[in-house]
Amino acid sequence: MERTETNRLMAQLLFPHITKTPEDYEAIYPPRDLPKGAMVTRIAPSPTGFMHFGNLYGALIDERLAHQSGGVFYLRIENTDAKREVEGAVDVILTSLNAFGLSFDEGATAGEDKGAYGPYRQRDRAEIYQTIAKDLVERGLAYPCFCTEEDLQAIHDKQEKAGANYGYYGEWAAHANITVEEAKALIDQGKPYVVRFRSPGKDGNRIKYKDLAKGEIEMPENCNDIVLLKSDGIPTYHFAHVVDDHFMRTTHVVRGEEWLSTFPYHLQMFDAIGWEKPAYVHTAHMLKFDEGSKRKLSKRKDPEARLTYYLQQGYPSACVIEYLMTVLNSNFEEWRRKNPEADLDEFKFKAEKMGIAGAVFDIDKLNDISKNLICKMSGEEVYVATEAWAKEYNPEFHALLTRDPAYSKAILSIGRGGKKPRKDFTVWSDVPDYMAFFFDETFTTDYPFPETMPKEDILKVLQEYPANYYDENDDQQTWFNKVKELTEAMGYAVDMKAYKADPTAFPGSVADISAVLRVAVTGRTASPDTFAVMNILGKDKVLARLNKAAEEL
RNA sequence: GGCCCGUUGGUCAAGUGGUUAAGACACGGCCCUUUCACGGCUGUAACAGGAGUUCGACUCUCCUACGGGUCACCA
Repeated sequence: MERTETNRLMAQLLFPHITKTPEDYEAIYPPRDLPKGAMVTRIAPSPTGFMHFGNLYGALIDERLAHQSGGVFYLRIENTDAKREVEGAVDVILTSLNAFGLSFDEGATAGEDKGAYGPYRQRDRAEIYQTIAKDLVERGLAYPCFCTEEDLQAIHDKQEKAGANYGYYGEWAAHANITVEEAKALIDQGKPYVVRFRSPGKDGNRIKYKDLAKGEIEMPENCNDIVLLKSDGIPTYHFAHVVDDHFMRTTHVVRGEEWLSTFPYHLQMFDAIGWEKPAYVHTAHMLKFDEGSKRKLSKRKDPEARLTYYLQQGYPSACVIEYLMTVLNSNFEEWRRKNPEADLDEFKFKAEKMGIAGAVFDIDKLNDISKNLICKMSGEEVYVATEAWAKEYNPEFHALLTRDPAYSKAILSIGRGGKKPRKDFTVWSDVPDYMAFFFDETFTTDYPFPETMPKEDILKVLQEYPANYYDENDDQQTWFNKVKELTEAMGYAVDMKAYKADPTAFPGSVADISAVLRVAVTGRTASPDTFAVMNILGKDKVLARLNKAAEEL
């Protein structure tokens, strides 16, 4: 195909308002001046106001690739479909990714776009696409198509009957040979039209491409004259992708494997236009178990598909990233075990190492990572993170938590810092329950005392202990020694081994006596170390609670 | 239905022709222990099925089954 006079007339007819040429844009968006090996990546979400877990998954790959190579990671908004656009969606994208520690070097922001390769919203780039489309028409590589929805449906039906492949190609391409005069007549009648690509593909040809994640893939060459510009002059995804990633000088396109089937379009367009192709990374989907089989994580059915879910639950953002890294690069876990404190930047992420099959989302694993991450934090850090979470998602608890910060911090410091840190919570939303008995407002008095103990013994402990043993100044050892003294005085077993060897020899053991104290003070059978709890509650509260328990017995 | 991608224990996975087929999570047992949590030790458990290539196949080829994706003027 070449720039015949007819083609030129057609281009002029279709795009009378376009004055720039592709070369102009080549000059406006020159190749980036980056060190060798630097990757330019992007995420290009639709502004639907919803951020899927998969968005973060892809974004993390992009971000790692760009930032560990000294490249650029940018945000482009794919708003070519006006129907799906939601107000404020860009802000949602930015804040949710920020919450997980990902930030962009350039692209769309809540305000003005930032960067020299913009605009970064596709609707604002209409002229660029049209310039390229015009050039393609001039070169005979594109043409207008006036088919209506009904026309296309009719073609589809005929193809179905004839057993032919669906699509707009070859003999089925009704307007492939439309003349300038015909086109002009239809335009004058006010008929809407799209601009289609004239595919150079041949039936039966096969193409090969090496995808960075999937490896070698082979498929039939595209023969479809796909739509470049919709009737409103805005490009389809396919055309926008090719034009944008060329002019924005993207080096690596990371996207979900749902794009594999239209991949031949893209490759063909790059070749036909004469542009260098980026490298591609087609990622497998996150799956979910549903009634015995695996399926894609669904935003309608699965709460964990939403990015906001993790924020609401109160997962530390770093743990979600850690989890994703373990899914993305299987050698990450091993590396992490060897370098528990190292910054993520020190891990060498490789697109080639990514799993090719879809991974089932494993919430147990996420939880484990989260627990292990939280248990390394100090009481102070836990307090800060919990406070931030509660402020947003649990105002009632937030009020309690911040009423006396020193008190709350002391509670959250129990059992931390040692070699065997407690792992009481996996998410910040576990904290309110964990702390509940420290506040009178949320202290509950079901008192699950040991069932094997007679009431009078329980009462005796509740009265004897504060009267004759309790001293708020005791250290841990003295404290426990006194519990043992009381145990002995009541004829219960102090030596657990002896008790276990012959439980019938005693009415009970030191475990029972301890349990009574714990239940009275905390209202539950499971709690952190009772000594620590008493220390934090303070003498007055401890005495009051022992007293209250005795009264309610 | 056409086309494409995939299939190692319950889950995530290492593994690239010769391995006792790692490890992590989950689950079970034992130990530690004043509860809980932690920790230590330990156990159950896998190459979807069938042909072929080969001295030898989890690894290569083909077929089947199953799962996923896609067939728009949506992305």
